[in-house]
Amino acid sequence: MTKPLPTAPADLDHFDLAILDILQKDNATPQRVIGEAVHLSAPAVQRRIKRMEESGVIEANVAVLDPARLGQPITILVEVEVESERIDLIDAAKRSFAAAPEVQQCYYVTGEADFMLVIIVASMAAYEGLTRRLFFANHNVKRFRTVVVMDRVKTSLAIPLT
Amino acid sequence: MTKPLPTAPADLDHFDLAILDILQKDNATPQRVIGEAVHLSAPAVQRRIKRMEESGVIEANVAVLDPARLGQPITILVEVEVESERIDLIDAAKRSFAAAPEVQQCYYVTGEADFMLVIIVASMAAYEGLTRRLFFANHNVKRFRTVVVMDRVKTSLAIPLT
DNA sequence: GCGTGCCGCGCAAGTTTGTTGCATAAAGGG
DNA sequence: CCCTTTATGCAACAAACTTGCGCGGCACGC
Repeated sequence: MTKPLPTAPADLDHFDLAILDILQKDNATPQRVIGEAVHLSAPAVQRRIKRMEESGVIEANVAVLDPARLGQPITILVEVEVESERIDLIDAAKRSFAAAPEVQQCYYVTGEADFMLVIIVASMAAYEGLTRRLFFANHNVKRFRTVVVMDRVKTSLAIPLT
Repeated sequence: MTKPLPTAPADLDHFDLAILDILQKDNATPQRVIGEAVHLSAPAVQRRIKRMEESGVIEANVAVLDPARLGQPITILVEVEVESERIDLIDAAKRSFAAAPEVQQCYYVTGEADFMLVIIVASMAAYEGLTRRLFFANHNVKRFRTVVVMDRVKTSLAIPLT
């Protein structure tokens, strides 16, 4: 009984939480520095990080880039409503949205709309092309509402670790 | 004239783009491995990464965590409409939303609503408390619509680097 | 057309960081 | 009460990052 299911909440103590809070702000922080911050030796920190990576608590280690500097200055939010809620059609839509690199995020939601997308594009022309491929080509898309982002006030994947 | 404004698009060649594409998937990739992938030596890769970090093309290096494993299994999207569009009140709202750790993302948008928020909470009770602090306590918030996420189909900050 | 200066490269050495073996101490179960 | 398990720190080791240096390509100007 010592092995909980992979989806079950892992048993993390306050050391782990402190380490995670540092890593989700800056994962280039040396283990020695983390160790000093949480009052643990560097090897102890290293072993905890490795365990959390293997258990999936840490999903990935990534660099966050500035879209404007990379010629993709436009962020767009899209609410998508589907025709049929048949599960296979919903799953197909999920796969379709997830596979598009311009779709940064995709949420399947309750309420009037069925999906909420966050999209990054270089131009409105590029977005128009994307709507053809993603929405007009999918006969199960009944309606979609486009909202243009004026200011990316806050964009992170950080989780509140109280 | 060699120093463009910080917001101006940096001059990135295909080496830089290839490096960034690797880093935004896994920034723990050794520079030696990156070098082999892009046909460059490790020091060359290192100097390019450093330059892109200093210029701000790389905004941050972070670990992505699994919210469910951390006792925060609920993702909520909120559309917020404000009473007055006075710029000082809008800015105050931006600061207020950005300061809340439960608010993972905040976009200032066109259209009916004024803000779109992505929120991570442990429970609906916690969300109820957050609405009090964030929306009901702010007299400029006219209306907010809560949408509950059933499936986080795709959640990343990756930018399409074609 | 030919020098000259500027960049960015690769190589190699030096430095920091990450990793592993080992002995010890605290915690839980038989 | 002892034994197993688990996590720790220290020290040695391995790997990665970082820097100095000389070389070659490219653009500019003569």
